[in-house]
Amino acid sequence: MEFKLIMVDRPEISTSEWQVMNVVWNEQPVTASEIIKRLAPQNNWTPATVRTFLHRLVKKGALSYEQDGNRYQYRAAVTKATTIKHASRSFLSSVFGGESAPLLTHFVKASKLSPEEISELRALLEAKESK
Amino acid sequence: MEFKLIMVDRPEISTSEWQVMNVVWNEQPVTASEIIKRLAPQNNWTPATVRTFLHRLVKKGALSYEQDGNRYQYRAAVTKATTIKHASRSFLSSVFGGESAPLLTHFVKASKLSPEEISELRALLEAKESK
DNA sequence: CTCCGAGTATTACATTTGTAAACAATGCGT
DNA sequence: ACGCATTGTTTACAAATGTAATACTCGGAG
Repeated sequence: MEFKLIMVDRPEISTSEWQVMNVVWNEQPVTASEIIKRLAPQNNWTPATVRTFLHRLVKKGALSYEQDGNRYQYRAAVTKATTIKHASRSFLSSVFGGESAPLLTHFVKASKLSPEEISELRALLEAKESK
Repeated sequence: MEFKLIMVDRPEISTSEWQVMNVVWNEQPVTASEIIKRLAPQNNWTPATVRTFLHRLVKKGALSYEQDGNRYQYRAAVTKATTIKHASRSFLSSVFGGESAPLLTHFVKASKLSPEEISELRALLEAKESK
């Protein structure tokens, strides 16, 4: 018998699901109705729709939960950092052909940034340069 | 009779389709077989698969073509700039909750940049700051 | 003028996503 | 103890996406 260690890259998280994940990362542990309260109105989602997303996220291994009475307390099962890393990599690769500099240029040009944010970014770049 | 001017936002371009678009933007006007030559090998796509993408992109209004003998010469029907703008906006919004600064921070940290690229970005930020 | 091959168009089918209703389980108030 | 309101589970269905085979068409070689 032979075993292999393979890297199964988790299924992608869709844009709707990202909204759910963002709420969970901010407020975990959190119940379904809490999430519904946060997201349903601005998206015109029925509660059932949000619950579908929760279900799918659990199936994808992005969320976990623990029972608490008759309800669930949801928690993220993946960190925001690694999830962002994956999504960013794939966005960078498909939209900008993997070239970071054009991406950064684009977003610098397209974003309005506070003076503080600007100097923070400049500092970051400076650090990178001298390293 | 009443008419309305509405803004139909073009259907999203999928990640596979982005690859096709990138080739077209670089080499337009370009034939299907040229695109196939560029993309099929590294993606393990059959020619038929690439042609499906071409078809869908035409239907989505992202590509146009003109007949040339028995083949088509494809051209982009949307500019790279506006397409990137849309994709970037939606990525920013779903993954980073619309906050540009964290996005920029993330990509600055995650990217390796040449010294030239770094100083160019710093210059861009500087300009933004003083404006 | 006919046939072939390259090219395009149509059809296929599984999976994912958006969107939600229907169904089932269960804890709480009376 | 019981029924209902709340929460979770299952099922539904259309559109988009990944992936490709098949069918059709037409221009150029013979």
